Amino acid sequence: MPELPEVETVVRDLRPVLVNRRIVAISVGPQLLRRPWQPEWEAKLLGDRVTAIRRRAKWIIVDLESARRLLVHLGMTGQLTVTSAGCPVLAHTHVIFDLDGRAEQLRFRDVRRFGSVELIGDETALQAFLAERVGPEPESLDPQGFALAICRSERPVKAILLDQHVAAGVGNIYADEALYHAGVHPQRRGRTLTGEEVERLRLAIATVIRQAIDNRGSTIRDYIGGSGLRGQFQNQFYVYGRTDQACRRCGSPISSVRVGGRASHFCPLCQPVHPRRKQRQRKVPSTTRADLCSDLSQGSTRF
DNA sequence: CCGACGTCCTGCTAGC
DNA sequence: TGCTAGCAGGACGTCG
Repeated sequence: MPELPEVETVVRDLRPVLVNRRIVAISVGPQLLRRPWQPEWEAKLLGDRVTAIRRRAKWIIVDLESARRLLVHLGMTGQLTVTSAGCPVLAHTHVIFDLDGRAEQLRFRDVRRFGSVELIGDETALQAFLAERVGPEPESLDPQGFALAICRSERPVKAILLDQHVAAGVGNIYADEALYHAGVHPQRRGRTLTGEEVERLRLAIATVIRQAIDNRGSTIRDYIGGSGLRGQFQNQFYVYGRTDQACRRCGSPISSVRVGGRASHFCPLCQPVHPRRKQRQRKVPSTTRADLCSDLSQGSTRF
């Protein structure tokens, strides 16, 4: 399941083999993707040349010479690869772009079809599209803004982390891992976190994401990079998918619960529901609470 | 406005 | 052995 690190890996893999290539033919399968392919896109794309490829949150942006942008989301099981045209086309391959020069194709494959491939008119339209869907990147979270998003919310902190407006690109795996390293239980309500915990969480998110990128992301089932390679970060999970296995720090068995409809993995000892000194949670106006949260102290994460 | 929950989709697996 | 129910979850719509 591609989250930010996996998408970043795909983009890095594709950059050397996709930039400067021209689209010379397109074929689209009959099955509908989340955002259905519009027939008029084909004529617009033919002959266009890729000038750059980049990432924003979990979205892949392919910049074209025409100023149009090809926008790709991998959903759960999406794969975007540059493949030799001679390679057999695997089942669930929905879009194939023939590239000029060497006989290669950019292929979009997605078993569960939660992903999408679409054409956006220009950079302005792209930015408008993204602005209403994603907030700041995890590596550049503003401490104040992040603290406010957490401390003003009544939701479980795990659900807040999955909100793309709060920390764009974080998904179920890295939310669980970050909460573990910050020592925060996934079911804690946002407004019950101390300023120190919020800051630990912010740092943990950035660190987990960075380490996952360094390891080419995590391959659980379907994920592969742009060159077909698997990720390696799954070997370094502390909690995700480790239910009943021993916590790497304290040895107690990892638990799992459902939070906001998603499986959440945590260590009951390292991430207590009620942290050591269970401080009184008085109902206070949100502005006052926000002031408390903005009083941040530097906390250490557990790496 | 906010939060909770249902929906989409397919393949794999646990359990009877 | 064969069948089925349940699970995986990112984004988005709907409902209270």
